[in-house]
Parts: sequence; C-alpha cells; structure tokens
Amino acid sequence: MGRSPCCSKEGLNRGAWTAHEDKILTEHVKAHGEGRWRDLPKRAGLKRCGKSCRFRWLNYLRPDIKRGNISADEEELIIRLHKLLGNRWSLIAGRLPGRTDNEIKNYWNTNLGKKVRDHQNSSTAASKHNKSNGRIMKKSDQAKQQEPTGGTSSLVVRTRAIKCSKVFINPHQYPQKIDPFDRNREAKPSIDGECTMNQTSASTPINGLSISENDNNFMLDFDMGEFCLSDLLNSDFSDSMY
DNA sequence: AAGGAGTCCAACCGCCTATGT
DNA sequence: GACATAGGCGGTTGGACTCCT
Repeated sequence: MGRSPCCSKEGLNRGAWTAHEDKILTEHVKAHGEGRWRDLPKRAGLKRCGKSCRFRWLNYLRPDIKRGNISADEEELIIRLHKLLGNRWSLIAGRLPGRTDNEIKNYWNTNLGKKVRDHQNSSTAASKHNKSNGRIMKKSDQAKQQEPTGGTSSLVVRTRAIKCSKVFINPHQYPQKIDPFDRNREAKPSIDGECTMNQTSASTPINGLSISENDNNFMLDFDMGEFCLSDLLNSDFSDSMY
C-alpha cells in the first residue's frame, strides 16, 4: 500500500520562503495555534506543504527563537550533549533555550564536528594524515564517515524507539527545576521510571545525571529531564569533553 | 577581475512513532 | 489488533555567499 505523501506537491511553492508567506504563516499560527499542519496551508491560503510550514514556524518564525551568535557556553554544552546523545539534535536543542535542532545540527556540521575531529586527530595519531583534516568534509565523505563524533558511537543509545509520552513527576525523587523552555517534553521528561530503561544499576548522581560505572549503563540511565545548562556546565565529567 | 573551490545554512526528503478510528 | 493519518526527527541537498589563486 505504502504511505500516502504528506500532501500533494502539485502547484506548491518550494525553496526559500518570502516575507509575505512568513507573515501569513505567523499570523495564522498566532490566531489558531500550532498543530494540524497538514491542512494549515489550505486554511491559511499558503501554497506550501504542511511539513514545510511546520518547519518554517519551528525553526524561524517562533517568537522565542534565538538566531546566530552561539555563545561559548552553548558551544560547550552542545559538545557535551553530543558526546552523550550523538546526533539527537532535537534533544540537544531542547536543552538550549531558543535554539532549534536544525540550527544546532548545522552548527555542528560546520563548526563543532570539525573542531572535535581536529582535536581527536591531533590527540590520537599525529602521524596519520587525514585528507579531511583542516577542512569540513564534503557531504559524501561525511556520510561515509558518519561515525558520530568519531568513536563515540558505541555510547549512543537510539532513543527514538523508546520515546514516551507519559510523564510522571516525583517531586521527592527529583526536586530539581523543570526546564520551562523544554519543547520536547515527550522525549526527556522528568520521569519516574517510565522512560528510563534501566533503573537498577548502581549509579552515581551528578547534578541530576546518573552515571553508572560503564558508559553503556550511563546512557541507559540518562535522564533527559534532569539537567539544564548550568547543571551540565557545572558538572564534573570525569573525562575530557572530547 | 575572474572563476573555481570551499563554506554555510535554509529547506526538503524519507522514515519512524504516536495517535485516532 | 489492524490500519490510516499526523507529527516529528535526522540525514541530505542545493544554492548563495565567501575565499583563494
């Protein structure tokens, strides 16, 4: 049978959004709220795919969006989160108020990925010459080498399959604050066992992070709702950020 | 000044999960 | 439980811009 396309692409605008389209979309979302993206274009009178509208709103038109000027703190946090989570851009973005997954993904691909690679190259085999060293790899090269941050892939748990929608807050167990900017609550709630895959291993809490003796358990115990920027930056990770 | 190479980033694509019926 | 649909995510592309020779 196959999936039906998200919308008929015939007669739809593609490519860069015009200021007029932005205005229509912004006003429509402000008036009617987010959601029902698929028929939003019809209702708003936009010749765009619903997905495209959603993307445009979430990444550029939302009023709380910060753009550009990623600070050193944010950069450091992105690196740390990427080390923990791999390419889980939406989760990473959820910890950076006003930042979008797309922006962080782009920033990583153009800046941080290179930094981390360079750091690893220089710290490991200085004698090995990497053709991509010193510049950003072409996309085809990146795809071939898409070992997230080179060497950390074994730490990454593919959480996509365990996304949860139920949230149970136990204030006694988790007295910390909840991030008000969190737009991905379904994936990183303050939880009471519902989303945490492994509650049994001995772990050492650090600012809301539970760190087990080995990295795999560490990731399994990783509780996305339990840290924020300041917590993470203040955390004393035992190894270096790379 | 020209043009090729490199870089950046907005946008699209396809797949997956969640949800409703 | 099976199926259809909507929303969400990560990977990738393509074009505009900048840099270098």
